[in-house]
Amino acid sequence: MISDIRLRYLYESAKLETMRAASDALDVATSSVSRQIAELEKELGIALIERGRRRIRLTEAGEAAFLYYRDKISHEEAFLSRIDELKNMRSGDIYLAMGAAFISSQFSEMLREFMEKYPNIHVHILTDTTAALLRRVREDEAHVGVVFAMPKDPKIRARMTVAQPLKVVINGRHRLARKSRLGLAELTNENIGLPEEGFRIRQIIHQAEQEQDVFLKAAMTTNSLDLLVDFVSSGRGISILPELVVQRGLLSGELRAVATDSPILNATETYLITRLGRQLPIAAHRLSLSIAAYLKNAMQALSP
Amino acid sequence: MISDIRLRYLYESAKLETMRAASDALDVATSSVSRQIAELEKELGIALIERGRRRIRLTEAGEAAFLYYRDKISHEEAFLSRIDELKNMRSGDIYLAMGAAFISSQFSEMLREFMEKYPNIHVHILTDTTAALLRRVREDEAHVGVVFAMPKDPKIRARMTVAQPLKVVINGRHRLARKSRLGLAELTNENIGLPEEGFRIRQIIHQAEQEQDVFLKAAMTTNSLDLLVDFVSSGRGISILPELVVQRGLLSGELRAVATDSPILNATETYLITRLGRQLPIAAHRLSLSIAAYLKNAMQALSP
DNA sequence: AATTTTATTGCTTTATAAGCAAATTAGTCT
DNA sequence: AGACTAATTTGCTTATAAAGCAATAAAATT
Repeated sequence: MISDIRLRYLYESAKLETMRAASDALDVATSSVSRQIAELEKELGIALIERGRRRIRLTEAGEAAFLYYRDKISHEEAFLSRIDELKNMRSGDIYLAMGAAFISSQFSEMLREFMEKYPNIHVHILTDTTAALLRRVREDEAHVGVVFAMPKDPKIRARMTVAQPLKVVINGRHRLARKSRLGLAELTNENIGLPEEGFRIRQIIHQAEQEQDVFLKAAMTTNSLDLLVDFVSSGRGISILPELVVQRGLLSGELRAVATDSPILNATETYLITRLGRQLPIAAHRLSLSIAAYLKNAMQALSP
Repeated sequence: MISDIRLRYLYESAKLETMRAASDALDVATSSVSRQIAELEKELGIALIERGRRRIRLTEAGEAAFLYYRDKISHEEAFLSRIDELKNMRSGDIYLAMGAAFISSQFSEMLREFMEKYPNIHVHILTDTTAALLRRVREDEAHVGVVFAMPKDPKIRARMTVAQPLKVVINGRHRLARKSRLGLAELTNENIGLPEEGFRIRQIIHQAEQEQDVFLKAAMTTNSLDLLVDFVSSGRGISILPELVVQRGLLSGELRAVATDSPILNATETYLITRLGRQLPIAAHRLSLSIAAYLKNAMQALSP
């Protein structure tokens, strides 16, 4: 490996024409300059400067070394500016894994603000099943995850937790809309739309059914939460969802979310997660703060 | 300036996935690897690896450093191979400044052999007046010079000197050809062809004329030595030249070179010169040896 | 030829990296 | 969940490389 210092001394000496000037510019003793150049020549096994002259004159090999070092500097500069970019978040990538339940226009708005603030950060958003999201976070495929009702996982750390009860979601004009609390049993004859099996929401509803020994017959199942929202909005029936999913309808008054008497449904939470022990890049850290603030505000707005 | 070692340790660690393996490969203590990487992070002000893991995982910045170092290595390799080329004379340039008198087919032959041996060395040959040749050597525009009858110059070193008397050159069938020595005065009525004023040869002839108070009237002057040789060969007249110029004709017996009684003409020499104190590149040095050998052999062949 | 400027060399001091051992931490295996 | 294993980190010492200083040598300038 070729010594950086030695090349640099040669370079400066050649540029300034004397070792003396180079040693001034480099703020070291001239003897060091002389010695390092001599050392470099010994290492390379070839003369770099023409000896026995006052002014430095490079040999062909010296010329080659000079050009090599000049390129080296510019590469180093490029690298350092890349580092600087990363340090100041002027570039980089954030991988965010989140449950489909959290995709909403409000969330988009928060994201838009973030991306406006850091225009060169690329935010990658992946939605998937809860299990798959957890795997992604565990394996560092995603920096941060936002998941609903996370099962225990020793390798995952919850950076933030927000209560996110599953509630009965109803059109504002629906006959059940005036209730402030509903028993699961009251829903058995309703027209219910639910997420497919495989959705974490559905699994939890199953647990609640078992808990209370109630069986809810779904009139419709889908893997599209949007479709469910539409199902409820249009007055065709009801659903059981986290409030965030119907955030917009709730805020406009079009929809209502009524809590149930099921402890299981009421205990569910949303988690902002990272892999245990993972140190986030600054950009990802900042984004996680924005998400945390967003989740907190959104829930407060919905349940005053 | 970024430390080479630190980058290297990071690079190896990332490549081999653990610092342990890297320290084995690098043959240093693991603690050194750990510390140098930590140091690099401190210098750059950004994390390069994700801490608190067994296997090395690079951050984005670490990735950037990794790629940077990889490029750096390949640049270094390219540079070293260039140096190696120069060291082994597989490339390079030699600037050779020589008097027109020395251009001959024998000289070409010597040069051809040299260039065959070192096919990637580019030999640049410049001919010029003696004064200009000296300037070129003095100013390092040429590595080596071959000049005739060099005037004193404190900055020029003669690496080799060969006696090169100016002789009267005659066609073998010429009436003067049988003489073994000629007085200058005997030439005054001959048909003489001489190099132009400005040629060193001509200057020396002038000195000899003054010395003996003889005036030689040239029937023809030219700046082409070839033309002079032709002039003599064709039997149109005689000339006064260094033997080397008519080397071929002398060896074939077509021409004869007869010494004069002028001490000045007899004392002239050919010099193989370099700038005083100049250390030649290996290639140029080798060529100078070849030239020296050539000059020596050529003169011996001519004056047994 | 004398003077000034520059480069080189010998020796000492300082700074940087390496080494070793102990402590800590993360991953793995019952 | 706890014990074990394999890795990293940290404190301290030793070795190595570079810097500094002073004296000497060499080259350009006057």
